[in-house]
This record gives sequence, structure tokens and C-alpha cells, in this order.
Amino acid sequence: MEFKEFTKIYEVSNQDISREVYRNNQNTIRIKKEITAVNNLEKIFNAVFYISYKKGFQAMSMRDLSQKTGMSLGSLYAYFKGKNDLLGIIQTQGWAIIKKDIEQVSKSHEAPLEKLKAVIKAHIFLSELFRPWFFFTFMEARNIAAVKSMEDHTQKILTDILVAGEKQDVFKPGNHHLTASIIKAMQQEWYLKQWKYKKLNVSVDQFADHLVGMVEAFCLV
Amino acid sequence: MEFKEFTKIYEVSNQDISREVYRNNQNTIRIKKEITAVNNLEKIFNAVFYISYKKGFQAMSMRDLSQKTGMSLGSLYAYFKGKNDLLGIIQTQGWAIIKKDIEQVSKSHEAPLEKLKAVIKAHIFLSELFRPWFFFTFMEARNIAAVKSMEDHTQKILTDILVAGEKQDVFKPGNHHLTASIIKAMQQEWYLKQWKYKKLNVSVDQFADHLVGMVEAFCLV
DNA sequence: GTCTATACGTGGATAGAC
DNA sequence: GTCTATCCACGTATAGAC
Repeated sequence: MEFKEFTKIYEVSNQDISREVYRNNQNTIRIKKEITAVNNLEKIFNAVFYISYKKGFQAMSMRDLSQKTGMSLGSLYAYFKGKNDLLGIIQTQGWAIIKKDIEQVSKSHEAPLEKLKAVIKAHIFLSELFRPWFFFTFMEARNIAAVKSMEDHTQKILTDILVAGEKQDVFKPGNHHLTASIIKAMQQEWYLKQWKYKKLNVSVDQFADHLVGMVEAFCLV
Repeated sequence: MEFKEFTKIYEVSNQDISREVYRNNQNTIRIKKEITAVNNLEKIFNAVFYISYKKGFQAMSMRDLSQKTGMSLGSLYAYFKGKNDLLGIIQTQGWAIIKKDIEQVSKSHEAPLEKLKAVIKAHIFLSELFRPWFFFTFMEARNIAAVKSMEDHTQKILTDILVAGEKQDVFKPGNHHLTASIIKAMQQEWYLKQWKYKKLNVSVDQFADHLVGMVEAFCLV
């Protein structure tokens, strides 16, 4: 599967995400008109990602955010209770995006190798589609327990596939936990070092294929 | 080479680092007695790493730092001009540690495969020895141009080895820039996700060997 | 729903005693 | 060299007009 294909199957836009956030937080968001709210939420998220990418969420002031969105300080506080609340909203949503996807993909395919390839690629493609969410979640949430448990969760999926593959004599024996962990690291690389791959002129598809190639070389009997 | 061996060859302690920092910054540091200065600098760095690991450097207040070091606010400012200055000092030193090592190691060995293994392992071992410095540098300096150029630099060393190996028919042809980049990502994993490998009970040596195994499987003809 | 004006607290930094 | 006390700016958050 290539990235283009993936985007057609996985039809979710940034607007959809903002709408989801709006509906999940209608109790705290003071805006009544959905269209207005969704549009502004999108503006807010983009601004947060932009500023946080450069200097981190903590260093971003509400005045920064006000300037970048073009909205006043007062308006912003109609969309979230406080800066900390905003952080929580983004993290929760980022988490939801990742979780939903992984579960979906890991159910498709049966053969271990095909399954492994599909899971690896799906995660990279998803992180490409929502790169700012992934980057932000990684950078700003590092020590939250929730994030660690999510890492464990997604890693377990990979480990299970490797173990199943070994039983079917498709994969070599070895420390599958460790292999799974390193695969995860390689996937993360794509959204953590975007600037590098832009400079190297490497596309998502190239990156994903290269990574799959490395995993195959190491795991296959 | 194993980690134990490495530590014997590379005989540098945290004290040595603090002393280096002291000597490099004698113009701005107001303390005259070296012993006092070096001891307190070490305390300061450890405190910075501890607090920043949990909430990031920006979120760390000078009062946090004062409490954790047991030194007063006033005293702290005798060691650096300001919070921003402190950040710069740590980053510069972190950078120096990495740079010095890599250059040293890349000169040893001649055969591409041996050289590749040595460079990969040395970096992992070094990052283990000075893990807080590496973690801090990665997390707090992500978008500084200096850091990007350093990434390029260390990556180039790996790329060159791969290219040389291909010419000697030891390594398969391929996108060596991309491979080098992914190797770097795998190395970084060791100090970025320390908590995970502690939980998995994976030692530095195991990790390094596993990684070398993956690279060999992929690169060797 | 969005704005401006403003209150209030926190945090970086310094002065000056010891 | 280190401390306490204090200054001042900046940033979060709210009130209330439009």
C-alpha cells in the first residue's frame, strides 16, 4: 500500500478532528455555533502546533497564541478554561487518533509478514497525515503515565505479531520485545525529524519501504 | 567491545565535565575557588537534569532549582548570568561531549564493517555514560541550528562508512543517507526511552548488540 | 461571540547584609 | 561565597462593554 491509497481509505481531515474535539468538550466550550467553534478550534490548534514546534508549549504565551490566531485573549478563553486545559485537550485527542488507527489496522491481514508490514506502514502513514499531533504528543507529553501505557500498548501489537510469526517459522527467534521497541523508534523518527527528510528529499513511501526492508532483513528466516 | 571496557578507556567523570565547564566560563562565573565551583556546578547540573526531565527546562523555575540544589537564588546567579545563560552552557557542553567522542572513534579501525560497528556502539555507550546530557540536549535544543548541523555531521560519518563499504563490496548498495539516518534514530532511542529498557530489563550491551545485528542483516551483502 | 482593559500571581533577576 | 529581601516584568486569567 502506498500513502496515496492510504489517504483515500482513511478519510479524516483536520476539520473532522476539530469537530470531534468540539463535540467531546461541549460542556466546557462556551461557543454555541458549531461551525464557528470548529473553524476557530482548527485555527487554534494550528497556531499551537506552529508555536510549540519552535519553542515548546510551556514557552508559548497566551499572547503569542492570540497574535498567531488573530483572536483576542478573551475570545480564546471561550474555547478552553485555561492553558493547561488546552494542553489536555490536545493530548487526549492525539492519543485517540493513534489508538483508533492501530486497533483498526492490526485486525486486517492474517499472515504474520503481511500483517507486520501493514501495521508498520499504517502507523507511518497516519503520522504523516497528522504529523503535528504526533510531534506535539511526543514532545509535550513524554512523562505522562498515559503516554507510556500507550507506548506499551502499541508495542505489544508488534511483539505479538513477531511472536506469532516465529511460531509459524516465518520469523527468526530473538528478543521480540526489543525488536518491536526499535521498530517503534524507527517509526517515530519520521515525524520527529521531518526537517531532515525534507532536506534529504525522502518521501513517506520511500521511508516506509526502507524501514520495512530493514525489518524484513532482520526478522525473516 | 562491551560497555565495561568502554568506561575504562573513556575515563571521564561528571566531575571532569563540571571542571571543564568551570574553566571554559571563568569569565562569567563569579566563584574563585575551583573546588567549590566545580562541586556546586555538578549539583546544579544534576538538579537541572532532574527537574527538566520531569517538566522541561522552560517550566523549571529558578526557585525550583534553588530548592533542589539547596542553594539560594542569590548564590545560583553567581554561577551563571541568567537562566538562559545556564541553558546555553549546558547545550554547549553537551555538544562538545558528543563531538569529541565521535571524531575519536571514527578514526580507529579500517575495515568498513568493523568501523561501522565500532562507531555505532561507541555512540550508544557514550550516551549511556552521559545520559542526562544527551537527553537534555535532544529535548531542549531540538530546533537550534547548531544541533541540526551536528546531526548532519555525525550522520555523515555513518554515511561515509556505508559508501566506502559498498565500494569494497562489503555492503549492499542502497540509499545510504537514509540508512545512516535510521541508525541514528535507533541509537537515540536508548537515551530517549530509558524507562522502557529499564522495564524490559535490557542492558546497554544487549541493546547495542541487537542494533548492530539489525544493521548487519540489512547492510551486508 | 469577540473585543479591550485590567487584576493578580508567578518568576527572573539584583542589592546589599553577613 | 552565600544568604534574605525586594523589585519589576511578564503571563494567565477575568470582567464587562459592544
